[in-house]
Amino acid sequence: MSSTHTGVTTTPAALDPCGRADHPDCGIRDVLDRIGDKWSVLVVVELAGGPRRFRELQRAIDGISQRMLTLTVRRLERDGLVLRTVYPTVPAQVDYRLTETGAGLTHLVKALADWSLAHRAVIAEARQAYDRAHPGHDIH
Amino acid sequence: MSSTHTGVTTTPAALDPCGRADHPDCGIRDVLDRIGDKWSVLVVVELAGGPRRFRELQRAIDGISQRMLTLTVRRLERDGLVLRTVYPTVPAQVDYRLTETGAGLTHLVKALADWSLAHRAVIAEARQAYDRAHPGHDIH
DNA sequence: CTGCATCCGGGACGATACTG
DNA sequence: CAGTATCGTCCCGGATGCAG
Repeated sequence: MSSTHTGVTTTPAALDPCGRADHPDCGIRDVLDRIGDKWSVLVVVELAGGPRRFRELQRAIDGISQRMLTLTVRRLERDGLVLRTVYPTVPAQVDYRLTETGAGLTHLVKALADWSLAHRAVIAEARQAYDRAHPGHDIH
Repeated sequence: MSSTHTGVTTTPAALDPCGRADHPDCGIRDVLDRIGDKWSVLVVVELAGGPRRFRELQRAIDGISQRMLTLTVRRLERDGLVLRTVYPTVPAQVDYRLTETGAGLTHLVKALADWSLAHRAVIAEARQAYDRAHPGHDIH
């Protein structure tokens, strides 16, 4: 419990994304821990186009392993963002689709993608400029 | 940016949030690789409240180590999202503030936070339900 | 105060093999 | 097709110490 929050830095109410200066986290960490991993967002993006089967997902998402797809899709299901349906056919057939909650995420992802595309060039430029100005200064 | 921001899922053939079915990534990975780490977003959130000094940031962001704050802020600077200003005082004084580009991120973060708060309860419930239905089935 | 260097552990992730 | 199990690697991130 972080009850001792010594001296809150004065924050203009208009700028604080969460509206509470004493709690800068404001739940962002929650979302990030949930979909901030390597694959979740890509799965959501793919499912935004409609239901997909396991193999379809794997083929659509370049580079993902079976293991990670399983884990990712399982976690999304657990969080109620994805609905998993098993058809008792032979061989087994499973499809995944976004739930209501998961579909809501699509808009955010869309916004993220838009922002990314809009600033990709500027950021790349900034990067090159930085690297030019800081030679041998490796950040990671 | 004339794109339908609602009812995306109903689209039969062309479907993904980026408007190109052959490229499901659409740059989302870019954003995530950049701010999807453990601390970047929190730094952005804090800086959304105005310029901060190094120590202020560290105090504001609960749990971050000096090392990670340095790395995070450095990467943000490199990407042109944060501006770093050094004042030649003694001892050294540095402040960080969002650039135009970085400030734009604030809105996205806000949306993320809103979504998180709005669905936190539902997700937690879904989780418990899942765990109840799948005892011993550890996802992680 | 503001940082960088170093060591180190744990978890995320990939590759592979096997099952139903 | 749709997973599960196991193993190994990599790197993120924490702790600590030192420097300008």
